[in-house]
Amino acid sequence: MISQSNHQDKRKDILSAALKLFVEFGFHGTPTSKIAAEAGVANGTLFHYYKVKDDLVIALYNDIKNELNRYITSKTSCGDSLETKVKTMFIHFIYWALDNREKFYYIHQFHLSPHFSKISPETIHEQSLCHIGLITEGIRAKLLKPLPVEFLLTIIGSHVFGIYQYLTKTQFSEKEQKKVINDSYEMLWCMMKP
Amino acid sequence: MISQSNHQDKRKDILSAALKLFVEFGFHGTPTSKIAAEAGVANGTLFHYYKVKDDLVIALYNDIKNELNRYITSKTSCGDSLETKVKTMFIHFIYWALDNREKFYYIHQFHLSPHFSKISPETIHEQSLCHIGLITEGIRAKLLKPLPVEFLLTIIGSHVFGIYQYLTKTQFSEKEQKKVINDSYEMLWCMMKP
DNA sequence: GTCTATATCTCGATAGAC
DNA sequence: GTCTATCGAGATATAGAC
Repeated sequence: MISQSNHQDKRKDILSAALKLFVEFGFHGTPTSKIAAEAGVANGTLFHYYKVKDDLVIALYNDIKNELNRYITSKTSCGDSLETKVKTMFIHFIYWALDNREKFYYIHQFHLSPHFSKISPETIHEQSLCHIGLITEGIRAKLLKPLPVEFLLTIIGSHVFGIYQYLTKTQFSEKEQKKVINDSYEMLWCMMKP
Repeated sequence: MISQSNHQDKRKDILSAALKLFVEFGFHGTPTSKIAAEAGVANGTLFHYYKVKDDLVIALYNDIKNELNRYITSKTSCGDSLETKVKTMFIHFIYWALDNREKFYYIHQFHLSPHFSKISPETIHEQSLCHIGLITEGIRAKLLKPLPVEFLLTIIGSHVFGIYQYLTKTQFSEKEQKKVINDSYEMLWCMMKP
């Protein structure tokens, strides 16, 4: 248990060091030596946990994706109406992105890199399950336009990223930020409703 | 004139080789030696045109951006109504993206990389001028929601990228593709109108 | 599991002939 | 302007002591 805990810590240290540096300098711009240094471990240790650099890049992605999904899922209560669920999910998605900028940025950085092709379609599908369920339900309840789930999923995803981009480009007061998020939600809703 | 033409050709060869390889293997994954080989020039020649690799990365971005803007601008005629202009611009934006997948992909790959920070805000603004004008006009004419131009610009941009992603993820017949684009336009419109 | 030391390799960039 | 040849830096990954 204790040795396992130590084990876990180094792993996590390497992951967060990698996240910080990848976001700032890109995959290429960050040598494993710098990651190890930032994590406070030796170079060789990094390769003990991740046989090759790409393994680290991919593990970091899966790690973040899972964290995001766990967070989003934890925020919707079964008792809520479908509309409430959708709104809750959307709002929390945005707030998660704002509270975890590096992680959210990394997800997209990863998507736009050759590494993404190494994630199997099954894994991608699995990682979208929590969204897919809600959208499917929404269509059935005639709350959303009767369009392919994949299509709505993609559109919502890019909408969220757009809002993230806008909100992080400029410094906003909390009140302004809230207004932007509300406006965005209204817009999303107008776009999606039948 | 003739020597200038040769000059231009090598430049272009290097740029298109770089585009092809950057999109497939990433900035880091493509050594200058491979770019030179793909372009059919010697390694040293590449460095004659671009002193350092980053110069090439940036030049390629600006080149593509300008081409896209020239294309978009060329498609709107002064006589058209504002609504027609907006629709024309949107549709052609999508079609340009589909006809120039590598270029469109590269734009976003570049945006999500540390290189983007090397583009000055003035240049960025300049490169958005053709869109900004239309959006400003649209707001004034009460065709679009009275929100910050920057905000609408960002949202539209990510909407377009979302559609691009969806359309390139799967193979569609021409008819299906047209339907997706039309649906997307309707959705954009619902989202933006006051 | 973790460290130090280092092998091996590749890449970006330069020098200099043509 | 274009090429060939090459240098030097810095990268990933490994070996082996602890």
